[in-house]
Amino acid sequence: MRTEPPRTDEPGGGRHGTFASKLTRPNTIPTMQQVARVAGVSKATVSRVLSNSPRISERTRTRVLEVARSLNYEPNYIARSLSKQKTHSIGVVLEDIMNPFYTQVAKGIETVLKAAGYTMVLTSSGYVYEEELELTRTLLRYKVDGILITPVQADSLAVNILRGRGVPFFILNAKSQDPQINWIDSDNLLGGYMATRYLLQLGHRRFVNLFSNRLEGTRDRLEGFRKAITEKGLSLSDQILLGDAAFREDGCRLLDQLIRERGTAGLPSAVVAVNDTTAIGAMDCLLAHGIRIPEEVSIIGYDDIYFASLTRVPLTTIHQSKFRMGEIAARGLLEIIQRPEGSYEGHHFLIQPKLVVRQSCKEAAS
Amino acid sequence: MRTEPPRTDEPGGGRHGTFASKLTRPNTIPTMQQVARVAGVSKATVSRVLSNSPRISERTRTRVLEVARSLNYEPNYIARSLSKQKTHSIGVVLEDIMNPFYTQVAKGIETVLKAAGYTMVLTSSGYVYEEELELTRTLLRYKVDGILITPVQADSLAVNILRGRGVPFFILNAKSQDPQINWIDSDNLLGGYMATRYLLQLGHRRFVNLFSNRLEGTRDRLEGFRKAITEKGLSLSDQILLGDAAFREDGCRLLDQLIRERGTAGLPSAVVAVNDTTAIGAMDCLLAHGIRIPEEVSIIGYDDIYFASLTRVPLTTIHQSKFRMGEIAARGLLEIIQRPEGSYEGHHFLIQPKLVVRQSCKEAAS
DNA sequence: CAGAATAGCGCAACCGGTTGCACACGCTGG
DNA sequence: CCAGCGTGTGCAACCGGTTGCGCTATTCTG
Repeated sequence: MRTEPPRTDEPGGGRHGTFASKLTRPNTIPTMQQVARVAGVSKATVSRVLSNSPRISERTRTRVLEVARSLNYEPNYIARSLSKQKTHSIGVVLEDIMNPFYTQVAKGIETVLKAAGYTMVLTSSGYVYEEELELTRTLLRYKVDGILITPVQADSLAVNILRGRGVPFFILNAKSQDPQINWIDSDNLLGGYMATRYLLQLGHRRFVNLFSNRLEGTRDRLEGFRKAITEKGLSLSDQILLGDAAFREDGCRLLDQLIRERGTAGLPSAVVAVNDTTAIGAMDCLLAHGIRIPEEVSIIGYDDIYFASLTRVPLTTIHQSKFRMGEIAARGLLEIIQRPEGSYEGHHFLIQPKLVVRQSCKEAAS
Repeated sequence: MRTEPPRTDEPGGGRHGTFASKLTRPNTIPTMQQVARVAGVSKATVSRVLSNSPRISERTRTRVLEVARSLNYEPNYIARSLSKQKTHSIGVVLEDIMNPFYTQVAKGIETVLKAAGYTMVLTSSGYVYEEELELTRTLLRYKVDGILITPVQADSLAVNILRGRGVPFFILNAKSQDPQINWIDSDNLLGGYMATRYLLQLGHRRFVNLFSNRLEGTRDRLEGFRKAITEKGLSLSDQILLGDAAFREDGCRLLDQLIRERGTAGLPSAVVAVNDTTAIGAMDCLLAHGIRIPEEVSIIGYDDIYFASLTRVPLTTIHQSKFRMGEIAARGLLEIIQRPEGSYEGHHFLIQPKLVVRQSCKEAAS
């Protein structure tokens, strides 16, 4: 079983000579036991010295530290975690690590966690429900102290598991009905409404909506779209809803298909996209078909990702504070973890979206 | 100390009644010991059943599995890791999680690791040397089974630590002198050369080179630039080298400053950028100053990130296979880990870059 | 039907830390 | 001179798994 020679825990040698010479395997990092042996104290004392506990004489403290340094001692976080029943790590389950929106969120999270001395374990589900479930399960098996998750569906199974386990967690980019659950979300209903209203004000009456029903929050954006449309007295059945869209490829594919069916002449004058990456894909497709943006077709995105201002035609979109979203959630989670047995009131944040006008939308040709 | 009631490891109750009713704390996930008690076997047997070891009768196997399921048993990976002396996790240290180049690499890594049942612990150093060091140290304390790293500097301290510890690791996006060390890199010298030669062929003679000496690999790109320039018989001192560039903001700032100093008229006719994000920043700046691309100034990037084709002026750039790079490195690392005491030959991969012509470069006005 | 081989399971040590408690020692005060 | 106290350290249990080895009961061999 154990490949290493059995470690005799005898008090061992005298007090003189090189520290390192007293180790069985010099080039490996030593255990506390070995440090203790060399320093002539017990394992417990070494532990106390290294965790700065009081009641240690200055003499032994300096001696132990000296030995630990000279032997290149490094704490074993696995052992520490098992013993202390906490790992000082936070699991993060994002939907898509390739989407700049999420990496911005991740950056916000990372900033907070790093400052607090926590390690972030970042995973991404690729918008796949089963994957999300699997990932949270794995993170729990690794005993992370808390989880930040952007669920593919609200009140998803993953969230249920988390609630059942009593593990501290915080939902990003989605809401929950349960008031005990912490979440931070952008006001997607409002955002979807704002985007559509803006285009309505520009005189557009018929739209393509690239939506997704797989993605949480996305439904609300579509709802906002519906609200704006009906409020204006327009018929929903005149609008073209295309799904399921999440990636750049989707935007491209769906619009391509539409054009193939209806020809370029039959296109509505405006496209509302579920997020910037699909908007960018759609834009790419339109331009490839020789359709001018925004002269012939207007297009609006959602998220305001890093690259939205740099696209072929700078993208008009709905801005979300991604970095702040990550920050707030991470801070909230840490607060829950560190508060001993605090009140079980959930934190709820609804971030206001903001319209960012660039160059992809224009008045409808009358 | 322990807040929980001491667990008496007595054989405990009979064999009848609900399984769950036999637990002290029903809503928490049970330990093996508790499963064992309920199933009427020893901890060891449960362990063996769950790890599919042979020499277990079908009767006990099914019984244990049944109990484990009904109690919602979940393995504790921390305990398992401590005992087995491996965590089944791989640490990844990237330079910048916001850069699409690295997220693509990460995606490649993730794909391989997920398939192999390993968990990825993703961290990013933000191109900061000390941070990189700190992160690898932390990962080692968490006892990851191996590390994938894109070092800010080749043969950096982080790499030295890894070598010293004997932890399996693989360097991405950089080379190493030491033949024992595994690395995969793009042929940056060639890439830099290709980019410059392309512009030379288009008739350009004076360049701005947005370089970085902080970033590894980047030096080689600059070297390739130098090689192409001198090979053509041009003077290096006529070229404008601007550093230190890594982010989009850098490209913007550096060019802005140059224009302020020299005016738009004094600009060279072509810009060679260390990577796409700085190229995009530079492009943004030029366009903001009313300079037309590529009519007045040509610009070439490096990496061919996801968004390079979608920029205001689609970016001509040098393509690297990012996803494959991650895949190959991850596979290589796993091979090293799983090979018992294999040969200590290092793996070395040099990926060929590829010129991708889009629309940001044009013949020099003569 | 005796003796050997084998299948099936438990005991207990071990991984590398943390921590409650006991104990030894030196010092003070009555 | 001895009770009483505080300080500094060690002992050993514990966290939750894994696994070498040994023991018993069963099956096989001759």
